[in-house]
Amino acid sequence: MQNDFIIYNTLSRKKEKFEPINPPFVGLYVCGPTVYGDAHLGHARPAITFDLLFRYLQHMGYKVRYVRNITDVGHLENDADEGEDKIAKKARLEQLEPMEIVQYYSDRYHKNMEELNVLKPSIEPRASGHIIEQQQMIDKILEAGYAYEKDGSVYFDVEKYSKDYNYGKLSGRVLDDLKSNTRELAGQDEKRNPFDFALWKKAKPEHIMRWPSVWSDGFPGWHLECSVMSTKYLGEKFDIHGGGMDLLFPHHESEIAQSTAANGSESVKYWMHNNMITIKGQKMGKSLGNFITLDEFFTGKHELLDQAYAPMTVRFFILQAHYRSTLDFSPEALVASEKGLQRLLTAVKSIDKIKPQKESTVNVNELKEKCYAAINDDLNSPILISHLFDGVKMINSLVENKQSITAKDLEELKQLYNSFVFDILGLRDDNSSIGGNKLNEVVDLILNIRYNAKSNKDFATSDKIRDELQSLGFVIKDRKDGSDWELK
RNA sequence: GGUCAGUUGGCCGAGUGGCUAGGCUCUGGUCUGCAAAACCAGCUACGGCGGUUCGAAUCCGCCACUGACCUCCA
Repeated sequence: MQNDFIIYNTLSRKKEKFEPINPPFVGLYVCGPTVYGDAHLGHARPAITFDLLFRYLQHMGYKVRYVRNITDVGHLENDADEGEDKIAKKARLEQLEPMEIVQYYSDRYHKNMEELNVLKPSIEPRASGHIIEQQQMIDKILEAGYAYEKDGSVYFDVEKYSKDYNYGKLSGRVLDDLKSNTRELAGQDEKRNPFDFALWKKAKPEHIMRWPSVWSDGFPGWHLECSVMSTKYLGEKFDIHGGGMDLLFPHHESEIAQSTAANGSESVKYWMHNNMITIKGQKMGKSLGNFITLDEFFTGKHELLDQAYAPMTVRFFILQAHYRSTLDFSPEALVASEKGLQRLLTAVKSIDKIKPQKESTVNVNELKEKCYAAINDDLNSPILISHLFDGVKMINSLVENKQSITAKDLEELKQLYNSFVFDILGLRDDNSSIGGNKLNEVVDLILNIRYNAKSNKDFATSDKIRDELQSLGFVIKDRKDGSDWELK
């Protein structure tokens, strides 16, 4: 029924038709968070982008295994050799066990993801739970001759690998450029070349996150976990690997190299990368310190924010831009999303008010086809949303009987909005459930009293009720025969 | 310095060689006891300079600017 699903493959730098390796199964791997701090707006982007992908693949009927890792071993701080483990550093700072930090921030991440209505992945493996597998992969790479050991550490031999394969095929790097451009960093004397990267790193005495191995007491290198866990759960060949654009190089490039070196062939068919969220034109990121955490958005507690933003506002904000474009954050842009989302959700609710007629003067099928065409075109959610807004006008004119629709088309329309708004875009109408049924009944009761007062032209009473409710945060929307309300 | 992106109306953001998304703001209107909300309508932009073309914001060249990656980063 649907047309071809097209996705942009970073590997080919082209849009390609999506054809799973083993239909109806689809393997999807996405780089998850390093849990050493609260998730910020930037973390929401890949989560939501690939949630959209996950949801749409399922909508199309695929059986998807979605693997999103948690990096809890920690990447190396500063540089691959002399830095200390990020998690370990934080742990020492706060006098906590590393795993305590990991647990704390994992829980908070999960809470944020739930608030954003991001579906749980099928498997969420942790790097620390796959040390043995990582060591096994190092063995394979050593056996294949693409790695070397030096003083208890093991490094990937990029130059050797480049003779047989193409290191740089994903990111477009050229080894010669890397040679001349790679910064000379202190303490790199163990490596044959500065662009070699660690597969296993011997731990220093003060380094508390460590595991025994034949090479040394140490810890795995920072690209290895993804190669290992994707292979373990999705096989040596799988369909889609996603992540942020900032991981393209060196992380994903090195993943390809590791998997190829160990298995003899490439593992990923489609590479997908989401772009960055910017703030004042600059990437929002940890290193620049210009990030706003998701909790700060949800509570409004940040100097750049003058109000709280609901998780669904943040989700909608992100979906209103294409995932491969940068998205510039500003309070104004978020307010715009908040209002737009409200308008969309209100319209969806009012579909139930439409009364079917004998004929349709609106074209539901055309709308439906446009929606599928948009999502099929590399997950073009902004275009999809623009069509949904066109449909909002249609819905509103149907509610006001300016257009008519048959029962069959009406059912179709309702399904269309349910599918796209809730199932695929993953939006949620938080207002309809706020406070539970009792509150709804109480507010309705009060508004009924006000309506009676109004009918009796007792405006003093009716306005008092309205004003007091408003000061409690209710928005009162008068209709001819009563009032609607919502909690702001 | 190298590699790669981008520069769209007040703001955020799509997009295509001609038919000139969408949201928000703003303006006008409808509705209304007033207000709010809601709804309707209007607002016609594509960094600069050349070129290709009947026609370019969309293709090509040059320039300018911004950003990403090259070091942990989603």
